[in-house]
Amino acid sequence: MIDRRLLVLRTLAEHHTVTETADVLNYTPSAVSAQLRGLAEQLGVELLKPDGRRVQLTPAGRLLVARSADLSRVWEEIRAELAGHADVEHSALRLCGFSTPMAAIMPNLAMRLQLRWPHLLVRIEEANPAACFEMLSTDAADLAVLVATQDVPATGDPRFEQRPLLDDPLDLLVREDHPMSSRTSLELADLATEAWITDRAGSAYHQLFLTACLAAGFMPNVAHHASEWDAAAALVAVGLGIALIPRLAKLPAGYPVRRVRLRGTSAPVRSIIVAVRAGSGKHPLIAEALEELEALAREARIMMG
Amino acid sequence: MIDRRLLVLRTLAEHHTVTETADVLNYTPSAVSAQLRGLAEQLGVELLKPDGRRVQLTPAGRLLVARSADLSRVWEEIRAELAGHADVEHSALRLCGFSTPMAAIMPNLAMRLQLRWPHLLVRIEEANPAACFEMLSTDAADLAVLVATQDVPATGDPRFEQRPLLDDPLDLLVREDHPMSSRTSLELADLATEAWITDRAGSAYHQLFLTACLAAGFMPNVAHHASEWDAAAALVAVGLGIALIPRLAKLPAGYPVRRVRLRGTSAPVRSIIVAVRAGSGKHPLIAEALEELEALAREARIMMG
DNA sequence: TAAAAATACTCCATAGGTATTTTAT
DNA sequence: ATAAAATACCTATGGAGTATTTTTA
Repeated sequence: MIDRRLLVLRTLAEHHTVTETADVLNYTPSAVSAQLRGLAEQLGVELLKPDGRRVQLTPAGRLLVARSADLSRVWEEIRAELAGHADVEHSALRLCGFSTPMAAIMPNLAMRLQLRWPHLLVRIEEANPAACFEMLSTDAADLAVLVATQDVPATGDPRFEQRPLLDDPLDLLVREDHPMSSRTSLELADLATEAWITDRAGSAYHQLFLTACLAAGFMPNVAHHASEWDAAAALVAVGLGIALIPRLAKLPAGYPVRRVRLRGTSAPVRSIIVAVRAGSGKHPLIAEALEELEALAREARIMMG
Repeated sequence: MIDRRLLVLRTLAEHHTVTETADVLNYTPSAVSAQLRGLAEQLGVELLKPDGRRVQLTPAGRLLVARSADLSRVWEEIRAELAGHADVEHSALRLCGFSTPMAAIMPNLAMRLQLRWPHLLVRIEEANPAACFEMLSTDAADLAVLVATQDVPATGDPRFEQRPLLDDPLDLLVREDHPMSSRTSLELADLATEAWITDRAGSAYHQLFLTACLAAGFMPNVAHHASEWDAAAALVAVGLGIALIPRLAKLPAGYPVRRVRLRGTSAPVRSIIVAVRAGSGKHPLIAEALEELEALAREARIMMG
């Protein structure tokens, strides 16, 4: 409803190059180039200027990017209000998510929504945090539930409404016969000399893990790398090391491992957040989904103790 | 920038029929029909329903019409801010107006704007009040100066920003040898038995004239009808009656007529207003034009005494 | 039967893609 | 030499028009 070229411009503002913008939007660079040229011409303003072999937004371009978020917000509000008159029952809701919440929360959410509106089409897609927000931006998804990482836009970003949903603490995962397995609670600092299993460097989880260890006063001895919780648990099970694992993450039964809660100031926690497009929060489907999420979060908090 | 179909819907809301909407927007009825069908389909909402051989907006349609004014306002604000970065000098400003202000104000305004920005393209178009607002709506004009009539949208209409610019009192026009010509000031009620010259019934001017006479306690005896001030003055000059004429209206020299001011509560006044699209008031060109208009109005008030 | 809206179709303008050129690293 | 952006040119989708049908006053 709002000129697609504004979305192109906003995407360029984020990705800085015409080529990458085209990639993200499934255009060719020439289409992006032409669109932006046309937009600038129509507005009678220079929107971007060459910068080496790249382009750069002019002040006018940045202004347009900033203000166009208001346009989108108003349009989302209108869409949400209109949805009150529409046949919500037979429309669709597109969810996306990342990491643990994907398995621990999304299926329950989808089930409850289907229970409430049997004919509603619920689509779920897994995508990394950056992709989730991209999908919200480009109207490819309506709601995202994910672990907060540094890829998440600032809380004040006018394009989205974000709110914390649930804190997911990391527990220690040790083999049953590990000396620490009998402890009901211990501090991270007690484990400074252990061999650790974690994700490979660069991942959000690794970042969190490392930060927590450093806060606890030690540089962890990382013995092995695994990106799936299942794989990590398997390594722990055979005694190759210990790991931190989110309380929400389910593990296959049968591994001779035990979860032990951490306490103390450096006990790491992953924040699970929910995000929607700014202005869309009043959409009846989205509002209902947000409420169900709150309910699920309450239940999860009780389950997790 | 904002989907043209929203403008189509808003126009339909005002004109009530697909055919007239098509007329106003220079479309064919089938195009309008197709656009609205596509819009409703895309939004998943019924926007209009058949009503006899007409159509009628649904509540959802009315909601969309109402809220889309916000979208337009935001976009106008953005355009205005962008214009601060643009080459104002070589852009264009489109003025429209109606009736006396057209001759008394617009030329001066255009001249001053040209003086300030020699390369600015100023276009002026005369149109009746309804057409003026139509032109603002469809972005065919940027600023309108006109006499307030019942065709002017309500002050609260979210699509426009209107403000009173100047009061233009109506003076009595009599032949030089008329008994009243020597009076420096008289009341309308003193003229209850005169033969009057006015515009034909239905015109805004006639309406104002009649209301004023009735407020003064008499039903005027209308002897002749003339729609141009010049023609009315000619009739007065030969003694066929007397007339009311706006103080701003210039008359050709040479007529043996005299203007006499009216006083008292029923002395009729035409309110001259200026209107722009909501949100566009901060556009540098438009802001400058508004300022110049205020200056012209001050000068006119001094001239008129 | 006349007038308004909707449909079926036809056509063209324009958005987007392909191939190429330009420019800077 | 390579990578990014812009340009020239071509293609195809969708928006608008014409002709026709449907519906109601």
